[in-house]
Amino acid sequence: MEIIQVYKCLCDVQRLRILNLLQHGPLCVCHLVEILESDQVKISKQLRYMKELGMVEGERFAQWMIYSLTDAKHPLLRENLKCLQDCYAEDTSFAKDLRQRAALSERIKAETPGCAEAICDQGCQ
Amino acid sequence: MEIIQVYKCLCDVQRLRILNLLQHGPLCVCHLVEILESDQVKISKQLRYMKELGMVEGERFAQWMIYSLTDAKHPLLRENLKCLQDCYAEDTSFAKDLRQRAALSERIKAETPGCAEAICDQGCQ
DNA sequence: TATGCATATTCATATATTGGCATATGCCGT
DNA sequence: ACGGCATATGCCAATATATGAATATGCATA
Repeated sequence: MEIIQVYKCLCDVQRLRILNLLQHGPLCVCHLVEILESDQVKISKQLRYMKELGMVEGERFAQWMIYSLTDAKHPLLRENLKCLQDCYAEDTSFAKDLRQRAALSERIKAETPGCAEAICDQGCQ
Repeated sequence: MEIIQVYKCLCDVQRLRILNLLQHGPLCVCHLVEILESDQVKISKQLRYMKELGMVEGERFAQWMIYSLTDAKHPLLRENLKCLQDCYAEDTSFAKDLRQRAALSERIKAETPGCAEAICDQGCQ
């Protein structure tokens, strides 16, 4: 994963939000769609782009694709997410997204346990 | 200066090198052309792009345009340049550029004192 | 095998960014 | 006003990225 690819991934708000979410554990596309209040095709395309940049990878569990960071420990990525979290939280709606994520994962556990399990197989906290 | 603009500026090696150089003080276009081993039009266009993003600003001194960082203390920018310097110095040829910069500024003082003075008026160290 | 759900892909179009080449502008010294 | 130097701009083609609508794929379950 090269420097430039990292920055290319960082220079879009939606991608920033995805990175922030994935830093706290893997997610399936439908979670992302709901949290980002976007639509499936857009998110799918962002994920493809991010995958081409080498930033995320996806694994299929049943009908769900679970995405996670390729290298959550990449110094440049970590530093930036940390910095954004510390200094620009509102601009990026990082905190709001994480709150939504928590609420959502409760709901998912009840409504689609399969999806919840798949994510946990991939290392959810 | 917004987050996204900062990252847009960071996602090109040539722009990274320019930011690194400007962080150590203002420079004129001809310096940049020489250090980056590029040509005048390319550098001029990069500078315009960076100016539109709000990252640099230029001031004219006689026939020279002296460029400097708009906000050298911007946390996101500082953090990133620091991180790149610490962890990815070779990838970006930051150190080499700075060495070249030093050598160059000696030569400029001798050959085109006007340009050297202009830069110093703008706050060179 | 037919159906439904989650996700990906294709196509067409719009916009952004990059690069090369030629030319224009601004300022200086004569 | 003229020539030279430093810098910027305009134009055009190439490539990259983004967006919307329609459609295709993969998997599960009945």
